[in-house]
Amino acid sequence: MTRVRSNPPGPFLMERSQIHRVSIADQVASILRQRILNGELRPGTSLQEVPLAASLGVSRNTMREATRILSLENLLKRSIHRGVAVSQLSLKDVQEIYHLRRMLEIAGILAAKERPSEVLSELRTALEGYARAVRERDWPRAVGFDLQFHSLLIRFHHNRRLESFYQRVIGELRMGMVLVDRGHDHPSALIPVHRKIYQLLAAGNLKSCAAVLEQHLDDSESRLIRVMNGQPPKRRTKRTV
Amino acid sequence: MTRVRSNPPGPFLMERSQIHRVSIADQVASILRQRILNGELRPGTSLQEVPLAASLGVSRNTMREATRILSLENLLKRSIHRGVAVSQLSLKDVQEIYHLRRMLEIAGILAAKERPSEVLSELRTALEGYARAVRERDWPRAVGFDLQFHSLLIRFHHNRRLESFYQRVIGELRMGMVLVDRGHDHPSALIPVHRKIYQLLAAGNLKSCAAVLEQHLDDSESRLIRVMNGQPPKRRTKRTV
DNA sequence: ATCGTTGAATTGTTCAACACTTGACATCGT
DNA sequence: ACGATGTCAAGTGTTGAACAATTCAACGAT
Repeated sequence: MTRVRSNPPGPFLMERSQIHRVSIADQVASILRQRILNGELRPGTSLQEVPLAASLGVSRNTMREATRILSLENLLKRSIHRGVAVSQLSLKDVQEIYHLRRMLEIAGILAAKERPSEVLSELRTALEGYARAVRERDWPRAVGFDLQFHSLLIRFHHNRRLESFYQRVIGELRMGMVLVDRGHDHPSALIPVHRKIYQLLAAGNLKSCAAVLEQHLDDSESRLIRVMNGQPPKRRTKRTV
Repeated sequence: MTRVRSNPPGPFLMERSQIHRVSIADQVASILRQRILNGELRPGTSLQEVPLAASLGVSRNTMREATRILSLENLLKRSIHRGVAVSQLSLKDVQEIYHLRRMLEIAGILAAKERPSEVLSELRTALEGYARAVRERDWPRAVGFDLQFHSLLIRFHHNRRLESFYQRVIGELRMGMVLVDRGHDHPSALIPVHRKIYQLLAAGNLKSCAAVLEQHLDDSESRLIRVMNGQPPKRRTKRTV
């Protein structure tokens, strides 16, 4: 739907200029990233270059570039002469990541002296997306929206480097969260908490908002760690793998 | 500064093992990184794959992997079908980086409830290294020690991801700092400030230390920005490029 | 059972080729 | 002169095949 006006030297060069203009290696990296973040490729899975490259119809060299990209994002782990495998989050990793979440998200809230309507709108979108995904039992998508909501809080720092770093870190966490048992515990319990955070934020009640957020992060961390330790919070003791 | 994973065992592996245990692409990336951070490759310089690969005795594919690594570190900028060039820091970049420095270094100080002697020792090493480099008029090395001192403050967060992120960010800044006019202004003026920061830190006087550090960062930023704006702080008006 | 040895499989690296894009130069029409 | 268009060399993006180096497991000798 290119809306072309009667404008002379215009904006319609942009379209392809940024979309079709990514190298195949980047595209392959995006595809693999998506598969990891959606839980289709589980941590520990080892990837072999030749079959993987063939399955995507690219050359081995291109596939190597793609895996190089993802290994620099910590989504893949490369052991020399032993191949690449999907990274596995350790308990220490999770604690480290939650340390960062507390530090950066809370500081983000407290720095939100002004709250652009655009960000608030994206927060609402993530809120609704999460609710819908939970309703539809789409766990990977729900996790995506959950973490998307939190990632948006980093926007208030107005720092692109920090945003991109945080995006990568949240990606690591997402990789670990999508594969906890989908019925781990009430995913819908998050909805009112997130809504509360949004309301306090939108109202400019930053201190209270930060307090609620901190509690929420603590809960989230201990819940995840409990699951990773092998004991599902409350429900069944289903064994995967 | 390539961090090597577990390095407990061998002493005499250095020669081959340390070097050979890393892919050639990584080695090439390290070499180029070093050249950029030392100012041998100035921002804006465009790099051509074939001659560069030939000059280092590696294949074009390997060189591409190396430039891919560095472009993900923001040291090189890749424009599709136009080649790679050494990145150029804008004023906005500098402000963004100093925003991060204030946020992370100060928080690091304030988190230093315990101060392992190992870190203190490394801080002293950086301190002395800086003084020696200034004495020897080795500006790139001085910048390296200066920023090394500050990077060490991030250790107190005890967060590997944060450390590695900060290392990259500081790398970007270093790239920009090494090529300011070497006689920009009294590089030796930093010595007492750094020493003061070290002393307050070692004494556990964290609040005062953070205050001095904040002032130091403010000074450092405004000095760098003044230079980048074309007006050297005091001395000659030498024009580069 | 322990320790080398062998060998297949896989990754690391190189090389040469081709497709595609870019930027500069030449050409053309006006 | 001047701008639009065409041409072309240079450089990057990508491929496929080859070889070197390394791992890992099976095997066999002691």
